[in-house]
Amino acid sequence: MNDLPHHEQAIELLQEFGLKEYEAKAFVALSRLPEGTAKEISEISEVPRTRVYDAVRVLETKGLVEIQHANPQRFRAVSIDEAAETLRREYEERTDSLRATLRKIEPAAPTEETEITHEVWALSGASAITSRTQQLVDESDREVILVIGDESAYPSELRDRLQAALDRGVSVVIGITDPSLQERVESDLPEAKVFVSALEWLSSSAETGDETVIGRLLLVDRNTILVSSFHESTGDGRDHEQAVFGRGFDNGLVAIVRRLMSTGLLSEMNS
Amino acid sequence: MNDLPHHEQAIELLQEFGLKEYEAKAFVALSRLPEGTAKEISEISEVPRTRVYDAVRVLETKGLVEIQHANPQRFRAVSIDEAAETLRREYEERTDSLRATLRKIEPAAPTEETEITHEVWALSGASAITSRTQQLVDESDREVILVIGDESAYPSELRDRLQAALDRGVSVVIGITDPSLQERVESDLPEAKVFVSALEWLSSSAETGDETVIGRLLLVDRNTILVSSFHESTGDGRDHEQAVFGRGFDNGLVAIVRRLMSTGLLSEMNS
DNA sequence: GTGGGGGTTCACTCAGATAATCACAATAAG
DNA sequence: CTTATTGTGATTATCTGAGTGAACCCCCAC
Repeated sequence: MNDLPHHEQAIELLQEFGLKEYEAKAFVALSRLPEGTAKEISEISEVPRTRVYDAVRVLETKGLVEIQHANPQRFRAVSIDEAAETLRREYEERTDSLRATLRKIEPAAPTEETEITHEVWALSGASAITSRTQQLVDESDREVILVIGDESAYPSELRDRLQAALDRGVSVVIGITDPSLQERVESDLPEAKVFVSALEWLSSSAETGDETVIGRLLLVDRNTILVSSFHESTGDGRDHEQAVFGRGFDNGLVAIVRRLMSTGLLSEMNS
Repeated sequence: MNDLPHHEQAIELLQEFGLKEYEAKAFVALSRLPEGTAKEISEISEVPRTRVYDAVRVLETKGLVEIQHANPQRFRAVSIDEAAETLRREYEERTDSLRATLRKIEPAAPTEETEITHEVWALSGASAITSRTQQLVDESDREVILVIGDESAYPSELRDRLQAALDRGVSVVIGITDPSLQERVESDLPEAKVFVSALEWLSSSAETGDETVIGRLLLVDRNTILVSSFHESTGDGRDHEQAVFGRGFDNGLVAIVRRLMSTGLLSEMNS
């Protein structure tokens, strides 16, 4: 994914956790030593010696290093697992706290009502799209049609949600482009209708020349649609998933996909 | 804990997740509306209208808002649970990634060996101290003596670690200053020796005048010691836990505490 | 077609945070 | 006592992000 030296990569990761450059560098340096003095840290980390002290002190308050008060002072990084666990806990608590706080503010002054007919929304990020997918499956009433174009679009949590839908009598139809996935899905959800192919118009993009590949396609109760795609062409090699989300039976997008799906599925099911 | 208006508090929390001020404000504003335009967001969030667009676009790439491409554009925040879940997942992945990356760099150039006799280390933060406590319990061979001075020092995970220690034949002695905790610990760990009081010299700090109160005290195999305390006096009302950690049978600190504990415990057990 | 107004994007300034360097005090060793 | 090393504090440079305004675009009215 990334071809930087490992310690450089670790520094970047640590900065994503809110550490400053010097703090991240100092921690990585300490992770490479059983223990070290300010001088040693400075030498292998490019952090000016006089700034090591501040950095390490901050790290200590965050629970990432220990300090031995001697002369010269000695510093030691906590174990990798301790560090990861400490950070994980920190952010776990923050999400809980955030969730609670957000709940308290929801009530807001409604400006005005607008009647909505063709709502089509864009959202992005695999994680957000996964959440939305699960939520839509959860609220399904009668029918779920799901096309999985990429393995990443079928996390294990989704299986349980689909099973729950089946259990309450929802019809579940699943289309898969990758045959290797078929077995897994069929054994996961024996009650669902699973089929492969007939979806070339989805995956084959060679002749059209566009680099967009469909990730998932979800149609719930013929009423609500979610389509996600990966845009390989857009520069950075990251796998950034984007999606559109539409609701309303008479929504243009929903109508198109409904038509597309039903014809595509019918021809497949008849064969 | 905090007496700010809830939305202010939410903004601060979001910034701790790496969001910029405008991004955090825009998200909170959107959380208060079913949906909104740039103008509406600007009005209730103090974000300059012309910058709402950047902010929201960033939020979209992070999976926190959806965009409706119309004129004017409409924005909508994902549900609270979706947002919290997205952020949680994000940082979960980062900790995993960090853990993996750190493992790859451990090997470093050893500068020189120093023989250590009296190592005493300082570390801080409840989370880090909890991690260390558990690790020490896990590595115990023969005996664990634990004094719990504050309820926060006895998280549920610790019970399992202590039970595991008991199961492998380690002698576990637990001292508690708060009687209300005694029952819980005794039912949690019937095989452990639990006692109260006889520890006034730990908790009562009235006459000494110092504001330090002991949080936990752990002695493992008469060899390794961890003492944590809360410093109420140090200005900010935060409950910042600090600890010292010593290892080595002939370590001065370890020796002192070993003596202190054995006399204290003996008198108690004889009574 | 032409003019006006709202919506959107872009470019720029300024301030605060943070990286980088230096000067000096404290301490230990010789 | 001298000197090298450790630790603290102050100072400067650099950069990011907040704040502001100008320009562009599109739709609609005239």
